[in-house]
Amino acid sequence: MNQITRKRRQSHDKITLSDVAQKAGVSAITVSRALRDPEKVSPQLRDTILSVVEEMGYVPDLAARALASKNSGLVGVVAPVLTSHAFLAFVRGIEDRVRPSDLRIQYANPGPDSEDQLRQLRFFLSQNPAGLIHVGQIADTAIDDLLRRAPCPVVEVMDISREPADMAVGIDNRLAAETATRHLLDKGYRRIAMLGGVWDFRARRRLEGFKAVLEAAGLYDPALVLSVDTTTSVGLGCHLLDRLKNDFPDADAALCHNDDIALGALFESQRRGLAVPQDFGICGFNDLEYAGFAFPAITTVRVPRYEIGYRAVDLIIRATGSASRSSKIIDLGYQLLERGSTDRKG
Amino acid sequence: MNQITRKRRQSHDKITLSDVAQKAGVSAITVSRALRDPEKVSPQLRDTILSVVEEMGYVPDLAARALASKNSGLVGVVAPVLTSHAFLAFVRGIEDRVRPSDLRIQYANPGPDSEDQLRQLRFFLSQNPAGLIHVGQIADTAIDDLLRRAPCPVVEVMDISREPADMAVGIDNRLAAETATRHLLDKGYRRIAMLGGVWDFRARRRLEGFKAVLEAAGLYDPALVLSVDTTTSVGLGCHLLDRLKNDFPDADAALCHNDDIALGALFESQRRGLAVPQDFGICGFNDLEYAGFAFPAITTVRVPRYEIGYRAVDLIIRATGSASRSSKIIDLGYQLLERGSTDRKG
DNA sequence: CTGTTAGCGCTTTCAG
DNA sequence: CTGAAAGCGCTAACAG
Repeated sequence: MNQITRKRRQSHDKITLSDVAQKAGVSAITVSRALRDPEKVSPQLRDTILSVVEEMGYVPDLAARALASKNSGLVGVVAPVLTSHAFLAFVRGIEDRVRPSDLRIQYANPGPDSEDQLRQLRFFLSQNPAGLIHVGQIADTAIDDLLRRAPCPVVEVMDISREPADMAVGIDNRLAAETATRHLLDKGYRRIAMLGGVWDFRARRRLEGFKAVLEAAGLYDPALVLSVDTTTSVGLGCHLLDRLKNDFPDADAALCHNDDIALGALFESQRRGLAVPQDFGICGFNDLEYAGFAFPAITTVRVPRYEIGYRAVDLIIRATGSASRSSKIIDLGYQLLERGSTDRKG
Repeated sequence: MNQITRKRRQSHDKITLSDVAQKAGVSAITVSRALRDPEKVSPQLRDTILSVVEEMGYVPDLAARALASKNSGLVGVVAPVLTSHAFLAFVRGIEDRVRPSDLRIQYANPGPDSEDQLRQLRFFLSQNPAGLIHVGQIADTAIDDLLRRAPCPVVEVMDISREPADMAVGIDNRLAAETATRHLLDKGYRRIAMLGGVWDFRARRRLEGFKAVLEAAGLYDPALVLSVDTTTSVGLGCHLLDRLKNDFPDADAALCHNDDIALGALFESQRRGLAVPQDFGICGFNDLEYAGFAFPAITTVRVPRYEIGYRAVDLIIRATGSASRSSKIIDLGYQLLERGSTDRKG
């Protein structure tokens, strides 16, 4: 169709700053300034330059910029299972805080093994990042080392009980689990199970809280802690509830590692004709969007994920420049949302 | 604590290739080769070099590498609402195909407005990407232009009815909706509603299919097409079902834009004491993990999201090098999964 | 198999 | 407010 367009693209060597400069009759550095620091260029020149930029379709080369300025403006987010429902709000918080800044965010989604996490971290570190946000367990000392040596602010998010390499923002999962467990006790449940998936760091903290409260009440039974080493899912929730009720027909409630498990447990209860909350109480974790709309609505622990994302970026922005590490830990708190799935007379 | 460590980090100018080279007693380029093309360096030198690299904690600078080689190895994925449940499988497919290659993936998560999508696309283009994967409607001609001019392979994913800027892989959403609608008719439902959220491109295609089938059957009623211009969610599904049954008590089934809406519709039906599937049939879209575990299980259209991700990367890898654009369109097909939520005698 | 030379596209000095 | 020179860290292309 359009010969000219096609030809231009084929023969088209990349348009550079000096191409633009030449055409605009100025030097390269002036174009550079007009683009990044318009104030420092006289209005008329600026206009000329910007229109030439537009006309030629000039696209700055971030690699060259990063190399010359030693500043990539990139904030890397490493989140295993980034695509879990739980991360929607987290990502929104991040984006909202980044938008008005001149940083840019990029996500990496490593598998659950620490090898892959290391790879992804190295990729980011290879890009002179302005900051790093890490979600995850950090079981591996190699990861810990890498974060500790990172030449940029690092924020570990979600759980705050670990001593962070640099900064951390999140909640205390142990405390949250204690609160939830106490709630189940208050509602009169006595044979309370814990249903979970992979025992990562957060899960372990939650189990600790669960155990502490039940032990204090003389009601802890390790046999009621069920989990399978896979990603959590609604299907897993079904499966675990099934196993629980088959092996322990007297179990009367479950604290679930997250809302997916809780939803699965709810569905499976319905399938079994088990009345929730009368015969069986269910408490989740996270307050995913659907929890409040389920029938009955699912009691859960709200984790301020939006704010965690927002604050994480905020910390990075504030830490930029100051060479020293601050060891800041920010506890954003949690909130037990009592809803239908545990609503019976204590 | 450790004075040495602290001091080293403070005074530490970035370790470069030539630092390593010097310490290993070779030239920079040899180190470079030892790292990227170990075969081209004698085994003994290679070992020395690699151990020096390890010892000094050398981290290559991707910006410099990209600048010098004009090859960033970066594949950018632009996905509005990356963090929808629906993308989990898609991302897994991408990652699985990328892992054995020497490419690396990075995700950007623009807001729904095309302005933000443009920004994110430009960011990637500024990095000389090896490829671009774009999920989304491309309502905007500016986006279309950008993709068309992109100096790298571009794959548009999910829907294949648009003429792609370069390549596309996905399914035909119109056809899929037709199949689903026909299924509802087969099951004897007659007052069938369509429940949706934002009317993006995919949604419009689905509506077309829905409408075509019902019109052919003489059963199309535009009043039964309900939607609200927000992100879809379970809560929205509840809301829409509520509105539907209030305004049209005789409505007896709903084709939902996705499984979140369907799940909300299911919960709301339960709350209203409406028996699914006897009194009301529900069909979703996507086959999210929970759909098969709900009670009753939700009939839905399976979209091969894992494979879409996998193939998208595959197309980029294959297209790399060949300068010309191929206009490849790959239809991966869909599958109607008939389950409990529509399972009644026709 | 190893090294030399040059330069990627941009920005940082430092001058005017 | 504008420009000239130098170089960021790495790799292509050619030699040896």
